[in-house]
Amino acid sequence: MAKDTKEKILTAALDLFSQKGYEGTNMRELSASLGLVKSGIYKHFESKEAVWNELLDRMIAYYGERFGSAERLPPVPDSPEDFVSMTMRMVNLTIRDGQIVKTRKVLTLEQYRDERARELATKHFLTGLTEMFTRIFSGMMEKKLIRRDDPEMLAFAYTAPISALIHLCDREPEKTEDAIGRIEAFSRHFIAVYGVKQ
Amino acid sequence: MAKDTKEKILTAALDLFSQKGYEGTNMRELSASLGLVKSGIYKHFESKEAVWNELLDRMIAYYGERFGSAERLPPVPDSPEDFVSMTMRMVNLTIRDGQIVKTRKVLTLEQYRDERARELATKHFLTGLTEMFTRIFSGMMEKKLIRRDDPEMLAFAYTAPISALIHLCDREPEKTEDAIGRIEAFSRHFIAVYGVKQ
DNA sequence: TTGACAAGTGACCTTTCGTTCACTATAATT
DNA sequence: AATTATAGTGAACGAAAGGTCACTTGTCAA
Repeated sequence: MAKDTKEKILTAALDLFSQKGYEGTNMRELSASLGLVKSGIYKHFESKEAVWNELLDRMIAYYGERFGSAERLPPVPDSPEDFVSMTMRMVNLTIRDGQIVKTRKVLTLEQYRDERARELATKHFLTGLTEMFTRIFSGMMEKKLIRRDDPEMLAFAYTAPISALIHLCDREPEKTEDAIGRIEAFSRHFIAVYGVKQ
Repeated sequence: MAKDTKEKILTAALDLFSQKGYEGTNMRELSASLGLVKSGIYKHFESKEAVWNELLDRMIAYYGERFGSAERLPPVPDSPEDFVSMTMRMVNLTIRDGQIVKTRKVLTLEQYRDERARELATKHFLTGLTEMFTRIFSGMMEKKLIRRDDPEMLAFAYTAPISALIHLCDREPEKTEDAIGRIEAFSRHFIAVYGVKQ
């Protein structure tokens, strides 16, 4: 029961912090959301800040495991249609996966207050996606699916608009379906512009 | 002195809220930053929330005046070089103007808590820029500076990456010079890709 | 000069915050 | 069976929060 409760606290903390921010969340609701009494948390964590720090540790570790390693790269697509559908699979995952959504939100809220959150935010929102697609575009250039160009520039030009619409979904979930449609339209536009006419 | 103090409170509130968020700011530091004692604020505002609401009113009104009207549109550029330099003027303004930076930051921090902040955030971060550049690209298509295409798609593809780098500057100001260089490089890339070869 | 009113002060109020502590219940170890 | 460590309880704490109020100060119209 011990380890279990600690995990539950972290899960509940991610949930609350991502909605109301670190400062806006108090230990009473955090414990209450687990059916615990507030002092119970202090059997597992030294302080509120310790909860936050361990949560951040987990987020950083999770990001490293999931997106940080080159082996985790999706395969280079073989066709424009393949490229679009790979994009949409990734987008759907990142928009529908509650934990990832909450992670983005909490990083958004705490990025100016906590330096580690700031760093992870930049990875999540900008550099991580760009690096990933730099490799993908390099591969696609070798396969002559897209014209030769600076793959990093293309990756940035491709991922930033998608990232903007993902943020829109985080902020206004009722616009999710519309945003997904716009991402697909953008993806097709992009491959039409940069794709090599066979 | 009366109106003056009220304005000063709002200025200080924007400053603090944009750094530490609404919940993270307290009335004591807000008043102290003005050389006032905390109860003094209550001569000008009913409550902390009233300060927040009036600040948001101002931000919404300011946005409407400054970016909301069609007359405020920058002129359609006459050349690729003109297009890049117009972009850079706008970018420099929005990155260096303290009030605009603070506005973006506070909207970032409060977007999940306050519905009006959420709406204004979407305008600031996404739709406002897109609408503006949709008109600019329409004009540039008529002038045959860029190829005929969906101007809204182009506007989105152009502004979202720039917006992403502006956010990066808000989050990590030490990267500002680098980000500005990348924006200019992206702008040149974009006009090279979509521009009509004369 | 005086009266009136807005602006600013400082003590104080209530509530809520994070945290502590003596305690009980439980389950594993000796 | 006795012991011991662990998880959870509930009352209490001091600090800090937002807010109130009687009061003083300063300005300006009458």
